[in-house]
Amino acid sequence: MEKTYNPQEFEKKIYSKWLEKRYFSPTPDERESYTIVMPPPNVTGKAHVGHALNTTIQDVLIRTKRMQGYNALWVPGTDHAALATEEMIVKHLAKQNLTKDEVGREKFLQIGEQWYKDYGNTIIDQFKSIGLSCDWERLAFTMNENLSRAVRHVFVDYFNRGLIYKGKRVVNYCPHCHTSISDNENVHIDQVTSLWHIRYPFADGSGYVTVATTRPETIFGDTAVAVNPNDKRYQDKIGKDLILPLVGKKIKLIGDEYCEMGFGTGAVKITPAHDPNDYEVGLRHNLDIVTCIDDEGKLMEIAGKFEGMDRIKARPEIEKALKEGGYLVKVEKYKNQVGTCDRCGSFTEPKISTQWFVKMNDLVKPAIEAVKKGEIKFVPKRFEKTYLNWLEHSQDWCISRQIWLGHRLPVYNCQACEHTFASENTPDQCPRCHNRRFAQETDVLDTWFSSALWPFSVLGYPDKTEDLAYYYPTSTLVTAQDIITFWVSKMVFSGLEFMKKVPFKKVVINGIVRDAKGMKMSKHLGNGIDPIEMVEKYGADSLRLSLVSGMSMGTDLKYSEDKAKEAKIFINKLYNAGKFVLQNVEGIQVIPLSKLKLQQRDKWILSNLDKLIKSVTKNIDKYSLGVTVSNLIEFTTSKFCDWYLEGAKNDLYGNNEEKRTATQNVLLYVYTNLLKLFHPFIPFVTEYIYQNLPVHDETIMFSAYPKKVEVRGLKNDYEKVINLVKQIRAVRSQFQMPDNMRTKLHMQILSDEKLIKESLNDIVKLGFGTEIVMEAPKQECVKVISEIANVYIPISRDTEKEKTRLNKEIDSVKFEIIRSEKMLANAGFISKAPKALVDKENEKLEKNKELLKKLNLELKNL
RNA sequence: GGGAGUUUAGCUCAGCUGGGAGAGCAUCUGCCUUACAAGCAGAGGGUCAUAGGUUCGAGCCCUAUAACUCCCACCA
Repeated sequence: MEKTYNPQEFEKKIYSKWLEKRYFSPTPDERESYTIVMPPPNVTGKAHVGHALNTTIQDVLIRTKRMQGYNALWVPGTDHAALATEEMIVKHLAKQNLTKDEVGREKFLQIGEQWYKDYGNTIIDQFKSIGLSCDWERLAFTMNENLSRAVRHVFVDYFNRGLIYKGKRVVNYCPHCHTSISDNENVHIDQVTSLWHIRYPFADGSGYVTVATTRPETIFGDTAVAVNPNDKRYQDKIGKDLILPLVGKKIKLIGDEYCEMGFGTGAVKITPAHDPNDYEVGLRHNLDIVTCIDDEGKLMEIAGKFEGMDRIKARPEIEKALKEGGYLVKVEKYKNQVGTCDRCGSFTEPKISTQWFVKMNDLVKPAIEAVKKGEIKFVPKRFEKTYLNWLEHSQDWCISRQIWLGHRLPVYNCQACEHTFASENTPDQCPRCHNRRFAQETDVLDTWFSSALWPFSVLGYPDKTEDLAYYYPTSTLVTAQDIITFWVSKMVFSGLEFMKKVPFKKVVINGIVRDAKGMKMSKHLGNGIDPIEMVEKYGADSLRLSLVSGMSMGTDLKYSEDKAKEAKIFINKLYNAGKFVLQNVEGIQVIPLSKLKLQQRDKWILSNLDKLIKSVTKNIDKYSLGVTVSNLIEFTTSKFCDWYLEGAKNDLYGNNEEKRTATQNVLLYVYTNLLKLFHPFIPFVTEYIYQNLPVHDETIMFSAYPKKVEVRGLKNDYEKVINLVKQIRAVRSQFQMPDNMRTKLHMQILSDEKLIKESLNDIVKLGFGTEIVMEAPKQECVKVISEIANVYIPISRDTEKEKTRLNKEIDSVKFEIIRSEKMLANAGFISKAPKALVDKENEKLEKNKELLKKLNLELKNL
């Protein structure tokens, strides 16, 4: 082993070795399977800390299960993210003064394919540098031929069952990206805008109705004004004609419950083509649908002199015109939310258009049931609500996008008989009239349509592969909460629909990684931390450990570079402990623990290791990785390094052969198990050290995960020795004795004689002593009173200081006594609390009373 | 508008089906002790957001309040 911990020296080498040995690539066998499919990142993206956290969690789970003997498969993959990529390519083309249309669809798709090839490996390489043990041989990509076939297969199935239909709807449309987008991609942001109050005069000259609107530019598409039928102000006027300002045509005043009496003026203009609610109102009242904003977001011919202006920029002009015409009553400041495109940030436009939809009603029901019945469990449980709430209120899913990249709808229109049909493979004739001329739909599918199939498409669906039979359903899905609704839910109903089984049994939700101040990391703010930079500076293990420690599922975590630094400091300690172990087990004769003569110190560390193994196993099963890590770290530093290792030096350097052999074996045993428990979290350094151990398998990755310590009669008694030493140290410190000033320790044993006698060397070494003398001292001393012994430390006396110390101790003991007495005096406690607890309390009281006596006596003798 | 989360030491957070308030970092003191000065030993520091309630007993369970955060949503 190298003298200092230098992760850069070995991480890459170890990873290559793992790959070369194909450790990550299992094949179906007789063992039980444990499967995870990785939430696919955008293929052209770069890894951010969120990815690092999400994948590290998965890697911890996979590595643990692999060591526990499962056939553990983790399938990685990427998503084609059509909208984002298309946007990037369009920008790229623009630099060469080219537009999409100039390039043409076919050429554009070729560019896209090349783009995916050129930029598609960055994130994979980054993931590798984090040490992820996913099976790269099974790497999937949503645009791969087999996954695309799965998409077409599913589409055709839905289509033929009538679950996919074409319809008119008001959808969110991005005038910048030129496509409809789903509700999820339509991000509402707060804005301060104006509320325009506009008069619509009655055609018969009998006054006017004032409407309030945030969108005066849609006035050209108005085909009615609505009031609430119960509104006394307007009741008698419903049905009359109004003159539409700036346009001059007649529109009706209608009554509809949609209009709330309390809001604004109680009257609302109805623009069916540009507002989903208005569209519904329009349907109810058979209103005309007048489109006044085009796909570019520009006003159309009907807007007269405003034609060609951007809808938002036209507002002041329209306001001016309204004012001039005497229509404008007032303009108020107003706060509301407005939809923006998730990708480009432009304001989206509700737009009436023809789109393709999936009927959700029947699909959703089993997906709701699966969670309600507990076939799928969320961790933390509360996210079930998010899931259920969304599914229970879900509307039909708009799956068509008006872009070029992505899976083109496998729908064809026969040019002879106008029959519309879907086909998994390019058809050669119309199934109805056998004509050979038809046109394929030009729209492509929503990216989520392919991701919905992820858990089974990556395993070979629609073919009936061995992988699919063995590894599906997957075990655990680890993802973030923001995609529960549009990804998790869709995978569930797709899985149930096409595989007849839930796609995963557990959905584990990791939190969002924020910056040190708690702000979301974003490119825009420039507060992001590049995980790869952390890998380069501190090593992958440090990055991983820093992300997982203190983590609690579903809770956001604040992250800063300091955490990676801290993690490295800890790993350095583990590394150094490893060096110590190796130096001291050279030439070891390995003997099973049960055949060794164990000392109290050994029994103590082994019993603590046993506890650790149990708590780690339990907590990983509960996905409480943060707790697991703190347990592991706590054991390593404050149990193993601070006490066991320091005490063990006595026997390792001593000349008692039997004791040395036992200590060496325990040391190696505990440390080896510790490495194994740590391996899923910090795979590289553990593998590196493991390979240097005198006894080891080919790789730690497949070494047996610790189950328990196989020794009978393990005891914790050594804890009493530790407490005694702690007291000695505290007293020395209070009397300002520097650690390099060692003294004789005079001892008077009170109990546990065997334990103490066995531990004398440890007490001397750890208690800064030179030797222990079993007799009362003749010189001045300070007395340490512990449960098992009195220890006299030769320190020149300082009565005042000693008084202070004793009084402080007495105070705290008194406090405890009062507490116990109070509890025991409480009839309710005696009768209702568990008996063990009452007994324990009694015992404590007795012990403390005894101690108080001693302390008081001591004080008196000062 | 609906739903959810958070609130514990100066900072970041743990805290088990309710049974004596914890860790790391930071601060202060002492130590280069042969794995580690990226270290070791010791110390200080908390009305567990507020107010009620249940209980023999509440950081934990219930109710209300406040502050912050997130998700969902078609009030012009």
